[in-house]
Amino acid sequence: MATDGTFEPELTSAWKQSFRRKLLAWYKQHERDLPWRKSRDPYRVWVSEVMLQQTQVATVRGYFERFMAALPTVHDLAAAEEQQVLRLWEGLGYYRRARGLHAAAKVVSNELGGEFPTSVEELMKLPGIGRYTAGAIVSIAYDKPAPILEANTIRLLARLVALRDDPTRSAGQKRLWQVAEELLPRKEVSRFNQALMELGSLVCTPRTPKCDACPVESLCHARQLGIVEELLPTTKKTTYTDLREAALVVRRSGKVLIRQCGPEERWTGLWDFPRFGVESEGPLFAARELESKLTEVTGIRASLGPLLKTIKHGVTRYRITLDCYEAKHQGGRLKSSKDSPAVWLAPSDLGEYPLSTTGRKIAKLLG
DNA sequence: AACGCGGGGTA
DNA sequence: TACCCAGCGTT
Repeated sequence: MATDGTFEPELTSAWKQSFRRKLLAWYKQHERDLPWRKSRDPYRVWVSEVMLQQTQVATVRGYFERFMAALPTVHDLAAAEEQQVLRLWEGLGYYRRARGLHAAAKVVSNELGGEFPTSVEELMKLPGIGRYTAGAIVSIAYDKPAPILEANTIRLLARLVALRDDPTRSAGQKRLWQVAEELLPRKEVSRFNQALMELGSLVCTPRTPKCDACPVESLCHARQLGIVEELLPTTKKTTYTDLREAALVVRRSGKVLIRQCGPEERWTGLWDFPRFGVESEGPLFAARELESKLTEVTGIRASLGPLLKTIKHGVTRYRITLDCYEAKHQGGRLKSSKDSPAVWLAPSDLGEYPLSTTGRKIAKLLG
């Protein structure tokens, strides 16, 4: 019986054994050559898992290789400037991950002598490591029998046991963690967990899963019941909020002004051109408003010039229309502090700073 | 037990 | 645009 009382067949020992055998045999033939699979160094596993949080494999690949080349050990990461870490993360999104990774590296390097915790419980005390990432690290790096549950395995396991509950809600999640635990082999846990994700990713896909090519088709309860397509999780539609903002390219003798985003704003820790919400209607009023806000935030007085470009940018539930203006420096003394740094920079030096997505787009416009 | 995160890529 | 992604931290 499932937790909600609906019928859900028990997983017999023979069924589980058969599943493990078939899955591992399939993985032997279909394992992708991914850069984080070159070794089981826990540092590499950890970095890759954090990068892969809510981020697709294809996106992470290049970032991972560049990151490992620049910071090959946890000590290198711990000793690095946050600016460098963010620069390596630029474009990957969810930048809190990069700051958490950096903070956790300092703990491991300085307080744990470079030795990663080997238990799920201890790993979860580090910032940015939740139940999935902790389970992934101990199973993949140490072959310890810890279950994992993420996008691929949620889908795979939900179909495998024909889960009645919504797999995104807590009752369904609880059941799936239990299944993930129950299926674990005693040996080869590292390969087993990676094989689960690989199968979910390559065969048990969200739409039109390739059941004909699935090594465990004969064991799949959803397949037997003919309800594979019906088990798709219900997607809740997001309601977007439109925002209007403006960014200023303030020029002073060949240099431009950028500032670092603070903890209360989007792209915390990254740098950006001075950027403000626009409340006024009409370009004339907006000009006065922006000049005034620029002085308020940076201490710099400037006169608004022509519109450089309008950038449409979506981020989480916001849809931003960003007007980018040229602005000519008039005077004032730059306010720059530890809390709120700002610098004048030659456009050619913008590559050395981690910029927000829109900041990078503007930087490219400047040539 | 949900839900926001001030992401980003893709069909 | 909608949908998806090797989730986490917070309320």
